[in-house]
Amino acid sequence: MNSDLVLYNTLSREKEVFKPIDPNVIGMYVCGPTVYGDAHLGHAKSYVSFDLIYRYLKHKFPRVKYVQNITDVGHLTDDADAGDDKIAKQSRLEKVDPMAIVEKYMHNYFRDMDALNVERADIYPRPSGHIPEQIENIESLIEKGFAYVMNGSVYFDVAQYDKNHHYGKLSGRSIEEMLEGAANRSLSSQSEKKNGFDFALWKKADESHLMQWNSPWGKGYPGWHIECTVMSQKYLGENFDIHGGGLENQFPHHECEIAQAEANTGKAFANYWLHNNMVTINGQKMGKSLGNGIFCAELFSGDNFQLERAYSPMTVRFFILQSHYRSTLDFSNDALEAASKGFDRLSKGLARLEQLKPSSESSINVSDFEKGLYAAMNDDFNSPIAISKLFDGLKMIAALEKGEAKVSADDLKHLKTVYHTFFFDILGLKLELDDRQSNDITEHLMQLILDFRAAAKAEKNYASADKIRDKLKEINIVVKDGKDGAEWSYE
RNA sequence: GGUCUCGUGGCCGAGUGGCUAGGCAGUGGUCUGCAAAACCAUCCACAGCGGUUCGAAUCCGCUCGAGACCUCCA
Repeated sequence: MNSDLVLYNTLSREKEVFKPIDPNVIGMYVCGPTVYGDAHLGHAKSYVSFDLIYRYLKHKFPRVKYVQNITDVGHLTDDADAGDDKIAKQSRLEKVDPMAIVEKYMHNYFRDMDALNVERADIYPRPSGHIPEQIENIESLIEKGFAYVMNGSVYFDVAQYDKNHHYGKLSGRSIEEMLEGAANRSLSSQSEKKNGFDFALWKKADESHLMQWNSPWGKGYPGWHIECTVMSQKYLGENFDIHGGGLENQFPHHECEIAQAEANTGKAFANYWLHNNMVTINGQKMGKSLGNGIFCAELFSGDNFQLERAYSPMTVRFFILQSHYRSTLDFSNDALEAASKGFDRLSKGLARLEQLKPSSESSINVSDFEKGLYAAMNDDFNSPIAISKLFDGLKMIAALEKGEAKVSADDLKHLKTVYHTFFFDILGLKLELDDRQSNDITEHLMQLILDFRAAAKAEKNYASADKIRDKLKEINIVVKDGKDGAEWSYE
């Protein structure tokens, strides 16, 4: 339990022992969504993954300060130097203010993440609320010679930075390689920049641009990397523990964040970089152009042509956690169906655990069981292994039920604590209560029906007994005969 | 074209030099009037070809295939 947490650091491309700057408060920043559309499966995987990481860090350390941005400005739709702000584009489509788009999709984002039982971060900073900080930061970069002004825009001078730093250290690139690679591709509309790989810190806005602010360089809006550098450092300090995000943001976004921060402060930015992998659907990349995207809300309702049925939020969460955060995850009906059944069995196992009776002694080793779970989580948050251990534990529970194994009162309490800690607290799963609330009347009616059926069975009138069961099944009520009489539940 | 990652049984998905991953499905049982649930047992594997090694799915090389990034993207 006290063994070290090891995590895979993209910076070193190796697993490293996690050494916090201050063990009393861990600082973590994760790139959040740009809120111009509903949350999809990719968001679900990403934020469930970082929720797992957040929960486990909270479990191991006294406090974790978790910051996640909600991007409400600045990311363009196509070319790096032309095109339109995604949010502005959506606002024209929906014919409402850009900030109305932000409000709407931000609320939807939280709605879907809440359903997935993703815990809220401490702070959700938005770039539109940090314009002065971003301007200040850009001014500082200009002063230090790492940025230049061109026609009302400001660009980061990558070549200048690369003289004393390594631009590309996160994504394993070098400027030379990028130039070579770029030579084989057509480069367009980069006349304003000194070099093709320079990136914008501030963009001049023409009058038609919906979101713009005053700056020392005229009206404009911030570049698409500066927000994360500025907001992470504002809330976590110039040097902090963990920066997370999606793999596809490794380059250029995270690389640029590092360059901006380290040029300005002269010290290391984030110590550990964590990247989660992508989602595929039936083995295919999920993408707008392929038309195979699935929104979280569609998953929960089943309202998408690729879905055979609806899958509950916890089924989705469990499914995501059954693979490692650094692996790609393939969504398919078969895979979701398997996850649904597995989650159901594990959930029922938890209920069975509650019914166990202690003995005077134990023949099982709860500590070893617990150690296996911690070992899995300490190894770069390996939730699939942890879940497999929980399934292994089901065998132990079964043996205890059958009296083939014994457990002392203390050990039983311990075992329950371990299950609860991992199932609820760390994996962030919860039991899904049926929303068709039962009340006293249904309970009494059902008991009445089951009593009649029991009487029929006692008279070996199986035709009647089966008819009752079949008819109930038609209205989605399942009757199961057990040793101590029949039980019923909604299907 | 460049940089990087990956290829595991019917499906999903861990592991990573020698020891059963796990889930779902299948098969055979136990239980049950039957069914369901639960439990027990069990089949099916490491893309291909070379190399290193006492021993490789695991390391190295090549081939084939998939994906990410190089342009906004979780």
